[in-house]
Amino acid sequence: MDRGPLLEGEHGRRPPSARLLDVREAALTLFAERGYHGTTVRDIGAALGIRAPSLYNHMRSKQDLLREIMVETTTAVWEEFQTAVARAGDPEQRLRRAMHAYVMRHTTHPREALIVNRELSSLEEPGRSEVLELRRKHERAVRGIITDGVAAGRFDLDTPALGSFAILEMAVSVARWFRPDGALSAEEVAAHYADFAVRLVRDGNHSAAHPVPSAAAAAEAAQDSSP
Amino acid sequence: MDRGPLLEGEHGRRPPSARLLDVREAALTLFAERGYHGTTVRDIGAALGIRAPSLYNHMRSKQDLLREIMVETTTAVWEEFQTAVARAGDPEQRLRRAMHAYVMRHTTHPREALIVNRELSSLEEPGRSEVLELRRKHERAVRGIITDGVAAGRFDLDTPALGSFAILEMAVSVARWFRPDGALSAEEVAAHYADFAVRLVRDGNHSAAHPVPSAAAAAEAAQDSSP
DNA sequence: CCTACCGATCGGTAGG
DNA sequence: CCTACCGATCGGTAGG
Repeated sequence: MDRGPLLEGEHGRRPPSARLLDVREAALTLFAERGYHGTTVRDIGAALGIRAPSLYNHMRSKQDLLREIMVETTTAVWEEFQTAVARAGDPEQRLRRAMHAYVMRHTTHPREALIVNRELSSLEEPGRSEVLELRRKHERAVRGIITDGVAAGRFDLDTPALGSFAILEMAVSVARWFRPDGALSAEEVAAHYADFAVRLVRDGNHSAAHPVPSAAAAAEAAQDSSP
Repeated sequence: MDRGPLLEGEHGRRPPSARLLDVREAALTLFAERGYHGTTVRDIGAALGIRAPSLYNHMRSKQDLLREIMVETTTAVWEEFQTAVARAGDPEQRLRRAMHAYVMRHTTHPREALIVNRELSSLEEPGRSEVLELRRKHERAVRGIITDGVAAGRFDLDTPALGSFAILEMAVSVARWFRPDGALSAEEVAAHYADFAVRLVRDGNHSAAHPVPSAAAAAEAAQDSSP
């Protein structure tokens, strides 16, 4: 399974030419901003100061660019998850590390993340199934951590599936607003979200042990979700 | 501000013809599935069994359909929020009701929600600014609930902005998977997510008060978010 | 890397 | 509601 360090190019296959990396970079920005169908091959060329037909000296098709972005990103997410939880201990630590890694990916690769989450319908087979299968693996693995935690009595959650969906989607949202020059660093944001994930799955019935002005009011409010 | 019940058509303006409602319905499904730029006017016609030019007897343009969907949906979200928190009491109850309403919207109108969240870049001005302003109002209002709760000592959160982003995005994700014939009803899902929101903002430092096999391990794990 | 160009398809209009 | 059709633009190829 271990393919070793990816020394030649960041994508683990034959090293792409420097110019292809430029093309991917431009496509990444445009697909994220305008969507795949909202971006034309001429737009990508214009971003690089060249004509559209010249792009075909470096790439095979517009669809190929999308497939590479989506498959490589989803593969990286899955590998980063496995690395993150590899030597982790109890469910809380595993969940915290998994969330930290996932949020870090979204702060460091926001364009890729937005594309993966928006352009699934634009991706043709068999790439689409490949991406879906990797996403499913990731979601199931996160759900497994939650299920383990519940079984061990460390987490308290009626619906592990809902919890894993909510946790993963929280992280995805980071790609929408995170800026490297913002108030919080990527590490800080990742740490906060890892905390959010743990809060979400841990015991929710602790208001009695927590000093609130009126425990009765809190208990009443807890019944009030169906007005 | 109260415009009264919307007796004539569900959109609060001049009642759209029955056929225009059909066109909107078809566009809603297609825009949600394939994206705005991935849907052609011919596709919308085909879904209704008619030719593309016939659509223009009912609508003004494809862009008009998108604008109506996005503006009306975002307006409804804002109005539902205001109704939900109108007579609510403490911050926890307000947050719970706000989240419940927001999740209900996403279970009952998943296509609209997906479009609002994916097609902002496809929407032309001035509709785009209108939608953004309504979203901003909603986010600020939810953040205000969290800030109030923190100020009142009922919530414990270093970063109310991150909390409101995470909470809102959690709800949005429901539109991706919810099915009316699934295991959980819309009300049940909304109640669970309202609980997730409250868990996320309440005191996170309660592990010592919770029976875990090893409190030391949990404390160590809590430090472990930056490996 | 370019110009020239391809067939296909786009949103939309004319005129019944 | 239709057919016929518009100019514009699409992704991509030919051939330097």
